[in-house]
Amino acid sequence: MLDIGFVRDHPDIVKKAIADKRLDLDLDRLLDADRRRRALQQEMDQLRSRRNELSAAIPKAPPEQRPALVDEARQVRERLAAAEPESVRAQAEFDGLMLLVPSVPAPEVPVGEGEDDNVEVRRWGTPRTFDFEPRDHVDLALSLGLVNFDGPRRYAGGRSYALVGDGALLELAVLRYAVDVVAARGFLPVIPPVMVWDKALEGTGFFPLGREDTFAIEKDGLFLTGTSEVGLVSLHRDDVLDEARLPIRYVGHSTCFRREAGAHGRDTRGLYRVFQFQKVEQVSFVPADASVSEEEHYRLLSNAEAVLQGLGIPYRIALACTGEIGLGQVRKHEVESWMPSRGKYSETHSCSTLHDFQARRSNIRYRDAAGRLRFVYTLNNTAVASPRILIPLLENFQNADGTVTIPEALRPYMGGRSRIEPRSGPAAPREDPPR
RNA sequence: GGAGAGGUGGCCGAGCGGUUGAAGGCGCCUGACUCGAAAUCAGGUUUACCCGUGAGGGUAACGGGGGUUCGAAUCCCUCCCUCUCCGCCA
Repeated sequence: MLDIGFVRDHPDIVKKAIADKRLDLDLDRLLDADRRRRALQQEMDQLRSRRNELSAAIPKAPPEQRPALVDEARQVRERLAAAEPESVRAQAEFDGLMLLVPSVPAPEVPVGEGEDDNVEVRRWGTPRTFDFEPRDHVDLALSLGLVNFDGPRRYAGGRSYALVGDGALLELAVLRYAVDVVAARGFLPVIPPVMVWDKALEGTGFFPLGREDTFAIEKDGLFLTGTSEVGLVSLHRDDVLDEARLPIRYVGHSTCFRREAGAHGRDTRGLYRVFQFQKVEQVSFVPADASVSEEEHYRLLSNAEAVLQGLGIPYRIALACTGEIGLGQVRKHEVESWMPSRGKYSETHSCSTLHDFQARRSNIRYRDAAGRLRFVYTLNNTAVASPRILIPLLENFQNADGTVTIPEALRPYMGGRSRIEPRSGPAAPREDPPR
């Protein structure tokens, strides 16, 4: 959310942001609702003022004068009641439209339509050339008994899956590894709620636009979060933080639920796009300063890079263009890991600067040195998300004999083992046939 | 899930239909006293929105929402949360 004062003073800047971000919002409608709501507020404030005067006068007035005063007060109440519906309507329209006003992209963000307009910033590592025919992650995972699709799809529908054996262990390993890397850099581990009220999703900017993408538990008025960012940011909802405590840095872990409403039929094969996954996420709260925030952005980005470099996965970083960044984002970098089966780098991380967009919606403030209350700036970035990360992990480290080498960084979390081999231990109750 | 108690300002805690943004205490800030400090005394100490260049003014807020009333922190309804006991349970 933006400051309405800023929107009033700079409608041109906001309109450009709306156009650049390819959003559908009529700013003049908002400004009109703002004018109407203020006019009505003034009118009602005056009526209330009169009502308060009368209520104070009534007990003091001599009994014979009271009926006249009570009568006027009754009239004031009626006028108030008559003005209220329109005031409520104007306020609701204003509030609803305010939730759709985007953050203004940082100056360096390229203006563009889609993925192709993102600007590559740098690459790390070299995609491996295979001297054998490499298999894709689905193939590898099935032949090594790391995943089971057939069972879950019979009781949980398409896009569901079960990680099995070393597949399950590998996911736990990579998640814990990422937590350890980021925690060692000063981030406090947090496992937040994943079932939240709509105000948490609205407060973090996912609602109202992302409603269709969210699983709901209607009976209880709860929603399943698509990222622990929601729970981590909301941790400080309505807080007034000590400036001395900033920056606050969390590394969260949660299962994430996404309906992928806009992506039906896309990437349906394998573990790339699934409804349920686990993610380790970084979230920072910093003072309201664009350059401090920018610095923090690159800190979060470098943490993600440290995770990938530790794993030895080649990646590239792209600065997302205006058409690809979300409503609240001021700046976004995508980290894309090399996936041999796709023959390209694909998104595994997303690093976002939001300035006070979330803090305004979630009412998260701090008192600055001058004693002024200010909204904090928030940022977030993935540390690692699985099973998507298993794709580059399995595909890049596969061997000609069908085994997979475990990156050294993960070995401590895998009982010291260096390879994943076909399962010789207990059989799964139901096996997908190796392809 | 059942029974009961409760949610008031940074904190504790009064108020239970009118002059209460809210007694009292604690904390914090400023001033006086002091060589300085403590103690003591005096004053101050919420936030949001609206009008105003400003000084200033208005409105709202006692968990959330709704209702009764000329007037609600106080009465009624509803939801949420906390605590105690019982039940269930990883």
